[in-house]
Amino acid sequence: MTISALARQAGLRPSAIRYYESIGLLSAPPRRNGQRSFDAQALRRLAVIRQAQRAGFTLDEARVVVQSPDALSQEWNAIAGSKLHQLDQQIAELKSKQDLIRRFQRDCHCRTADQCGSRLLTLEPDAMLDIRSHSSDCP
Amino acid sequence: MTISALARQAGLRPSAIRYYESIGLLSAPPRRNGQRSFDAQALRRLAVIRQAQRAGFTLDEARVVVQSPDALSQEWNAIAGSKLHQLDQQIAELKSKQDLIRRFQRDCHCRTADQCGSRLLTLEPDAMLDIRSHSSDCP
DNA sequence: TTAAACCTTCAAGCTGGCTTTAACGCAAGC
DNA sequence: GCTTGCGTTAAAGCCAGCTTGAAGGTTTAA
Repeated sequence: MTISALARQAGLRPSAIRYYESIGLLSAPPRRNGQRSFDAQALRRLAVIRQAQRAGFTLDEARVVVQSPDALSQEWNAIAGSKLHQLDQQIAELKSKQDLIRRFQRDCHCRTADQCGSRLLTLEPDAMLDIRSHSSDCP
Repeated sequence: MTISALARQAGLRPSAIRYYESIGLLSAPPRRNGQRSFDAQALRRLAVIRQAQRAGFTLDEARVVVQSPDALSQEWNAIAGSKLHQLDQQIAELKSKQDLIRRFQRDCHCRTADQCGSRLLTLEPDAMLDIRSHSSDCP
């Protein structure tokens, strides 16, 4: 299988596959006339890599996943657990951004950004995260 | 106020402030002996920029926010609404990643990544997103 | 007088996951 | 023999939001 055939089946571009090889995510395949010749196992590895990406793993983490001999291994469980935790944190961050916007929409009545900035500066650094103390001051 | 004094009060580095100026987020202040001389308004703008960043706006979007004459303006409301929506989408993405990991932990019993890849490949492209049809096949 | 401590500019570097470009080779078909 | 269409490499480019570095200027203090 040539690199473009593999890429087509995997839904990638050849350059992506060369990149995976360059970072050691895919082992270097044998060559025929200087060209890479892939087997079906490469396609399976790409499927696992794609699934890992969909689950939020970086390619660095995916390297551990594809090299992990056992989906039930402690190593895999550990990396999955920490990824779940990391995703939790990211979700919490995004939600707090939403909260901030909603509180602004609801409570801030500043007529200029400058006025808003001036209110923000009267707050403690920590309190700056809490727009409520700001908005109660707003005209 | 020199650039480092402003930076200290804003909790930034001087280089960040120069960068903001370079992208037109902060207007160029007057110079004294060739050095930037900031007033209190610059600090207020930085406070607004920081708040916008905390709310998930890019610096490009923050430019609109700080230049918006009115926190109640239609423009601000529109950008806030679309940002809320965008954050919703990002949260949904992260949750689906978590779901994928949890279903893997619960249901996948493959002994090698290769075996896992082979299962994944038996699925339709769309179905690859649904690990349940995969895991039911797992040994 | 000279060193410390600021300031300036422009350019390049960083992260991750690739893509694009340039310059080239090799094989098949006409 | 020439074009077409694949493959190869290394290096640079992309996104955002800065930081870092090089090379220099000015002011102040010992």
